[in-house]
Amino acid sequence: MKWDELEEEPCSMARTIGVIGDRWTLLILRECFLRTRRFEGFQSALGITRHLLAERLKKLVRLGVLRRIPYQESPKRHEYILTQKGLDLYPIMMALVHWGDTHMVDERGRPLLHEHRKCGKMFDPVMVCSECGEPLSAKEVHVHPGPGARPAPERVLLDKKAKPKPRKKAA
Amino acid sequence: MKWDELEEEPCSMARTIGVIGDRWTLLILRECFLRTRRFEGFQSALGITRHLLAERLKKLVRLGVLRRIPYQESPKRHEYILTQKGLDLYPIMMALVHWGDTHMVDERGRPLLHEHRKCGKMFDPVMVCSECGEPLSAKEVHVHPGPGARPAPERVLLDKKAKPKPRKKAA
DNA sequence: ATTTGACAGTTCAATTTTAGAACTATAGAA
DNA sequence: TTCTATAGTTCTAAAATTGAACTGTCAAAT
Repeated sequence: MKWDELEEEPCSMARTIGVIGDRWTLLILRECFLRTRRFEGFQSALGITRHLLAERLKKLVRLGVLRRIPYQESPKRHEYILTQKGLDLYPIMMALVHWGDTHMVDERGRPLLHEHRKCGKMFDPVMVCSECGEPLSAKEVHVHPGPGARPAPERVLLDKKAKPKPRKKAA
Repeated sequence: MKWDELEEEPCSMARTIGVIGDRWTLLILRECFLRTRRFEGFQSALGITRHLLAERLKKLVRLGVLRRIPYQESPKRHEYILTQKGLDLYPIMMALVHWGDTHMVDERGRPLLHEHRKCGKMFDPVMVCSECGEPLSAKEVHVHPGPGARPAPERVLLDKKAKPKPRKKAA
């Protein structure tokens, strides 16, 4: 399977993973949400190799998640800021953090707390139904093929349709 | 940076990424949520190599995200099912799908629709504040160091503390 | 005038991961 | 007895990542 085919799969999750599903991209985006904007900032915060960082930033710009804007002339310098498309990744970030807070903390407790400016309290993110407002859990959700579905209703990802494997036995 | 150090970083997101942040794991988990339970099922649905699949499943079991339970004796066979820890990944999955639905759909529209059994409607997932119930956005959230914070308040990930680089110029 | 440092990359060899394919093992069915 | 299904394991080639140095621009310091 080629990794870049993923973005064309008839599955929104596969497509999203095609954008952010590698070892470094999510970490880079985490930095973005923590207000890091510049190459050196990402590099020293993450310890990522400069080579990969340059590549990932380029990809995120190409995909419209980050915008590269000049912040000084002379030695032309740019910084990377989240587009709206990028900002919309926030629920993913919060969901990742929350799972880590719930299942991966050590005896010291949470590394970070989140305060909701509107209500002034420390909070946890909760995922609810847009229609009734109730919290969601996997078992209460039923999946239907949508207009963009392709293969069988259930098999909505990378159908490899197991070719009639020849099963060659040593003569 | 070693990839397996990630799980010990004082950052819940880094730790979560250490578990699910590689190219295949999220896809495998997606299959789990779509009720795939067996080795061959994962393999043919995803097209992942058997080698990697075995490795990833082993890792997910070791980390407590999946449980490996026998479903037949004779040729002993096992299947993989989500633990509660695994089921708790659901908000992450939904957030990924929703972002894809919002930003990566083609002209055909969404591949999948989600129905909330409780209210019977097709829905989108919305992330809200656990305290006031309002939808969350990045700019309304303020981050504070928690009890498990380690380095400077801001720098809560992979501090590489940029060693005083020698900058050797060719003689 | 020259050197040094900050910044944003690029280049390249060495290492690590992943892909692709075949092979092993067990037991029921043909 | 051979074939098939299932769940892996093993091996080599190809691709991605690491680590380290190198390039280029300009400002400030010496």
